[in-house]
Amino acid sequence: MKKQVPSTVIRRLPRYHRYLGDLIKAGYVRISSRELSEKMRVTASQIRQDFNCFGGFGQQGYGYNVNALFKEISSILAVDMHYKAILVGYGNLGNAIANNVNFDKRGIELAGIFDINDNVIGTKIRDIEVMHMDEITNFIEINQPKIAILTLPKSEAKAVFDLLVKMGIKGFWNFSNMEINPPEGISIENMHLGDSLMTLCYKIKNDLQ
Amino acid sequence: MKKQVPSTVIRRLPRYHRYLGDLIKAGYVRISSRELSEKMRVTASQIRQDFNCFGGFGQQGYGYNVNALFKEISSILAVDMHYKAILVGYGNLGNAIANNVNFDKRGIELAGIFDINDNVIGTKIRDIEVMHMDEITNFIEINQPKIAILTLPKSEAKAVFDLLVKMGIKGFWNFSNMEINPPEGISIENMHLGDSLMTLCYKIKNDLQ
DNA sequence: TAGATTGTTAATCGATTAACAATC
DNA sequence: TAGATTGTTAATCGATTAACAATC
Repeated sequence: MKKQVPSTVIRRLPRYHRYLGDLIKAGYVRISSRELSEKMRVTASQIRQDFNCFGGFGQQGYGYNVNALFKEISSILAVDMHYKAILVGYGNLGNAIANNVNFDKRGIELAGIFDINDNVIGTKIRDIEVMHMDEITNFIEINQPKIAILTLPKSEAKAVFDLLVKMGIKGFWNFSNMEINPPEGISIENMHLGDSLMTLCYKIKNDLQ
Repeated sequence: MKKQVPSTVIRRLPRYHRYLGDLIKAGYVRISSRELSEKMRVTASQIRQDFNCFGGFGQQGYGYNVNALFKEISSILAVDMHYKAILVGYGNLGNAIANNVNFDKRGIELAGIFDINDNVIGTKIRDIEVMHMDEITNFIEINQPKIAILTLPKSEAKAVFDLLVKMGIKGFWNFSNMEINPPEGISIENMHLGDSLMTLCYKIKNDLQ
């Protein structure tokens, strides 16, 4: 059993993934840790340490093959797991997420959208019909999504969360302001937009970064 | 000149702010680091260390006065600076941000919204009229906003960013996928939604948190 | 072979936790 | 005064950087 990878490393992987994707588009075949470090403004040492958490992806005297490295990182980030996701709460935030996020690129299929508002039920977004919450348990049983995107008000979020955990959803991308203490076996990523905005204000005030 | 506060501490402040706001609503007058630590699931030691970066807010034998502490943290987070913000790019992401984020609570005034699409120009959102990008320099000169929220496509983001820096904007809340290497004196908070989603997928795959 | 660059160990740095004296 | 809890120092833990031997 190999040692657990620090979460600091994990949080950097998506950024590597983006940069490597861009390098492929730009026609790069190989890249050294030094060259990548200059582009990304991190140390070459950190890059090598990070990649070595997962085993050696490079070759002495050569560097890293961009394509191979991109595939390795994609695989670590579960792109090839092809998880299905559902989105719950089709307000303007849900709408923005459904429209803006490139799910494909991350190997994710947005499989269903749910709301309780009759005005939006039946509308189509990227070929996905918005369904009524009444249909959600049936939908989950049939389609077995792993991910739920929570873009509903805090007041309704907890009840929906509990239901979805019971139905077997494993990961939650939480845009509601609900604070969750994740149960065993459940993964959560909280997007507290306001927290980020406040951090920005602190930086401005203190003339940082 | 006091020692710079670690950014790990800063990133925790908005969460303290949220919890303290809730405690006030719940009628709490005082709270000890131990009690707060149980609610927030962090160590009491960390809480005391964090607060002491800014000077002693508590009292031995008593704990912390919730109201006073909330005000101190608000002030550290520049809530009383009353920064003005503009939002650039009124697509569905811009729309969602303008509608969902509680700017007031953070002492921020969303003062103007800009786009280039004639279909949305002139519409009103929370009493703010969407203006054409042609008016942005004039608007900035008159209103002197400090913050710009970038919710426009990557392809257009760089040019707008450069213009706004020139016009005196100090902080950018960046939802575009543009990578920015911040110039001297400019603060940036990047919201790479996709990065968070990929991190979630990693956690699910590895059964974490 | 010579040059380049990784993989990996060791050194440094920073952040978290523990402990306890100070003090309300 | 006794009890509680902070502020703060010291110990531990973890993450980053530096250095260099291994090797392509």
